[in-house]
Amino acid sequence: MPDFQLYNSLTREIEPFAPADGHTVRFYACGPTVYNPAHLGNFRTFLFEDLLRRVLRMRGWSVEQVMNLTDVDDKIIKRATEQHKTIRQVTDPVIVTFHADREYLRIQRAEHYPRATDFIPQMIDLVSRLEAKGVAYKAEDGSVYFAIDKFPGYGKLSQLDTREIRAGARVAQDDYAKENAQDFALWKAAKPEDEASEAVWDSPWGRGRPGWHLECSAMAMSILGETIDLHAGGIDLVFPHHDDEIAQSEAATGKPFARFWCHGEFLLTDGAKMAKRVGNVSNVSDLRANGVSAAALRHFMFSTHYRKQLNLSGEALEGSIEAVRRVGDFAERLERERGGTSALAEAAETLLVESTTAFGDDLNAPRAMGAMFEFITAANRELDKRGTDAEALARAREAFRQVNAVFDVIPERVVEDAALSRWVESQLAARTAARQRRDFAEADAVRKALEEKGIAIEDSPSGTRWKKVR
RNA sequence: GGCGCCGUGGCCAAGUGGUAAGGCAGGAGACUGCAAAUCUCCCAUCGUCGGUUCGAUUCCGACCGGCGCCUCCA
Repeated sequence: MPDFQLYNSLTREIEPFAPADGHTVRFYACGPTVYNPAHLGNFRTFLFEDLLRRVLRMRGWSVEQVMNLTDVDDKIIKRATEQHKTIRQVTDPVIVTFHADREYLRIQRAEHYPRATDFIPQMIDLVSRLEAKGVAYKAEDGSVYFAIDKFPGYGKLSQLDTREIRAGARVAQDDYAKENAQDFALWKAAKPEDEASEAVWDSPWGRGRPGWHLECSAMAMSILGETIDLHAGGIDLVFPHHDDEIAQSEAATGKPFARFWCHGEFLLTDGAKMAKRVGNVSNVSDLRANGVSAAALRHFMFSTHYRKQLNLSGEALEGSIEAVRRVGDFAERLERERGGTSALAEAAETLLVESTTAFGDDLNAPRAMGAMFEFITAANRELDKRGTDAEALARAREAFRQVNAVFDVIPERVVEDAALSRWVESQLAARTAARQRRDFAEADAVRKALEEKGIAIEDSPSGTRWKKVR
């Protein structure tokens, strides 16, 4: 196996990666805050993590992945308060939607989807440990904060130590209770609206709720262990979220929290970060309504390296729709064929080498995608020669299967209902008869009628094939 | 103000110190009754200006343009 390298945000270098124990990658991915359906920007990150997961497995490692569901935070409480609901009543349906969208996009299921509210005891325990070590303190406002100046190296991930905070710039307003403006909340004292929406728990520091960063440390460590192999998320989480996770985890255990940190870049729309507050979000349901298949979206997302910003545009999406159509047609052809040539086997070997190398080079999906399309062209060319080498064909199928096991970009076949299928077959029989008596006007009329129903047909020496195109 | 990223053909995009993968779109041809699919061929000198070098898209500098983080955020 060639090297497998990943960019590590912690060192800002590309480094060889392997799980610490040699075979299971302990992988934590920051998941969604479930107060609203996740938008495509969120899903770009989840898709990047899906790609990473699949590549790790392709390398022969097993993966134990945790993706948290943040089901208690300011926005959730705000929504619950507005709707006179409990936070659970707000988050439950959103979680259902999240999984539906996730499955639609063919994002593999992680091993664990812990909800923050199910790990309150573990979080309280973590805060207690920090308090015992003298790095957490209870302030006058009743909340517990992490004292960043008690943790040497605070901000090492974002290189906070090398930068200055702009004087008078956007520093939170409610800081007066804290010893240091950048100290962050571990445990927030309860407010009336927290009680009303059932977002409070008893703790040694009084009733309250966990701070945002706390859940990830607590859940990652209790499920995966105190030092995990890989921690991933969107680039905006580097600071403060991930820096704070590092601080609270490492201050408690004295051990490195994560060996590798990987961050995916943003999805932009109209040249700006896709975000709810910018008002340029679109989600999976918008996509489905516009006829963009999961395969096409995956192709689109994987057409750019994960550490590069990607602009969502109709034109680019159109390109992906067409590209993926080609992949789908090829996949069907590969199943249909009976034999190949020695050059086909060589192309398969090239595909395997090229794609493995590309994936191993910091997840260079665009390059692997290029290799796949080069293979498709070469294979189509060889298949046109009507070879009889069954072994070569088997190798081509296997190589293609392996690469697609990572990309998963074959468009779903539109479900054909039996009645439609019978109707199409009868039309095609009539058309074939017309063609045989060289009544092409009739044959073309049939084709036109089928097209109006969204059925495209292709004549070939072995008969006429058809498919639903819309 | 601090930190960081990016700028390759109409659109998307990989890449290397020695004259630019791939996809979409477009053009020409083969195949086809016609289409479609498929195949073949064609289509860029890499933001600008300097510098280093035998040679730079690739290294350095400046500039221009775009984006992000520094506050909740994938």
